[in-house]
Amino acid sequence: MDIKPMVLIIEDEDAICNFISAILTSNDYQVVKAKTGKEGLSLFTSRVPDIILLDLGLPDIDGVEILKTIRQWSKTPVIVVSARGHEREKVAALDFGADDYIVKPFGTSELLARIRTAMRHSTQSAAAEALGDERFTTGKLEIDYNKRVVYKDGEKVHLTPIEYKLLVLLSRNAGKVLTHDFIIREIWGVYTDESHTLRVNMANIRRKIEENPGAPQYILTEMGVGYRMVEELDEG
Amino acid sequence: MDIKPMVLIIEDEDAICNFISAILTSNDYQVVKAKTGKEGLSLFTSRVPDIILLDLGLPDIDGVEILKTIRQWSKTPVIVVSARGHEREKVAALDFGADDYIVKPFGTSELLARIRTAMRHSTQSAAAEALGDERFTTGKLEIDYNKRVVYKDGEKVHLTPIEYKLLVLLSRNAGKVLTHDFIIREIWGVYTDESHTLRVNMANIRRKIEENPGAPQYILTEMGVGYRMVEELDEG
DNA sequence: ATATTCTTGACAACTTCTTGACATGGTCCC
DNA sequence: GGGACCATGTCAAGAAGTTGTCAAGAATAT
Repeated sequence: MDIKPMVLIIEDEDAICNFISAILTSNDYQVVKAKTGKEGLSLFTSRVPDIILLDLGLPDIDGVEILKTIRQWSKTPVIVVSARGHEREKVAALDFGADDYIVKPFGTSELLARIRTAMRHSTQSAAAEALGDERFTTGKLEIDYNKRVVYKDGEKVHLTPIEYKLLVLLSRNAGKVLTHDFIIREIWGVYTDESHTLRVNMANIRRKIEENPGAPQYILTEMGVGYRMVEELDEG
Repeated sequence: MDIKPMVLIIEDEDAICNFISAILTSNDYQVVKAKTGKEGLSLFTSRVPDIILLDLGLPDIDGVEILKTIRQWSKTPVIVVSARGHEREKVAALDFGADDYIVKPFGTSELLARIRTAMRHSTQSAAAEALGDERFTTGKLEIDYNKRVVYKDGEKVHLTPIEYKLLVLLSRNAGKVLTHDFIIREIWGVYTDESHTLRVNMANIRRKIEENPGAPQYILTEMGVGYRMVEELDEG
């Protein structure tokens, strides 16, 4: 059996700190506590923990700054602990290289699961990303991502750039509902209200690829939510 | 893996405390007793129980306050013990995140059943969340959170946006009682009196997912309190 | 300049949400 | 047990909100 992994907790509130510490020690982790950002950084360099739990609401240094400092020279996994509602800070932390986040309140098993996951990620070097399939088919519709060509019933279909981008987005996520906002962010980048444009584009795509655009079989509308491309055609 | 689960009892009356304690120890639970709210909170952080039984009629701190404090950082299941007639307090506690309630006087099997349910609920949902499990199943009902699709008996069920949101809320908290107010706040945001609308929506969901909407098996009504989704179909 | 593509506007078609009236069912008290 | 009372469930209709379509104007590329 391995040596106990060491966890550094950077957290100013005693109650939470003790709570986490109690959970971890009874689950075979070694715990080091820091009550301020300064102390945390110094303990980080002196003790070299395997993983860090970092509260974002520290009194002395902004949590994101601590993270940046750590990331300057180390890849040690950092799990950010944030209060509900502080979404912005949380996202910023992830942007700067936090590995995961956990929102207060959390449960024992949730905390342990996240720590396990983060540790696993760090030991396993980044696995190669699976290469995407180069082709997509449903019913009489076929997309060749390589050639950037779409066939309907064997015949080439002409799509404009946005139309193609949309179709690829949908097909790469076939079976899944994509929300309007998500689609718009993916296609147009920053979010501006392009919902109407999106609707028109959808209509145009459907006119080109659907047998009967009024009753689409490939791209379905999920009212109030978004669109979904079907994976397989089966129903009558 | 079965270490005895630890139960923290926060209860000032000796008789009840001993009664509960006796039941639990003879059923393979570890018991920690606190006679005041203060003591309860400190034992909570130091011992990290798996579940808490919280009496609402404590001498020093209001029970709901204790619950709030706990809920600031932890999701440890809390079962509220209330005296008959103190409906308001009970509902308030559930609003603030208590998992279940039990009304004095109660029987041995009732107590044990509630504890089992709460424990199952906490380990299941927490781990599922942390691991990004995107699925929920009970009986013939299945929810695929990723695809945003609900199946009944293998067949796709169409739900409107509000209906889906409601079902997700209930299923993510399966086993737990959700009060009307809590549900309304979660779904409609600020609280306005949507209780009637909520009832209509519930009826519509039940019509779609229940075998027999008149005698629901998935979404149960807790009279005067709220709704609860069952986790597993087994007991008679 | 011309052809293509993208965006915008007006309106029609449709789905979902809310509301009110009434039915049902459980609880408490006499 | 009967009846009043309250909480919950059901149904239907109108209001509100979403999506689809067509067509014309703006932007872009060639």
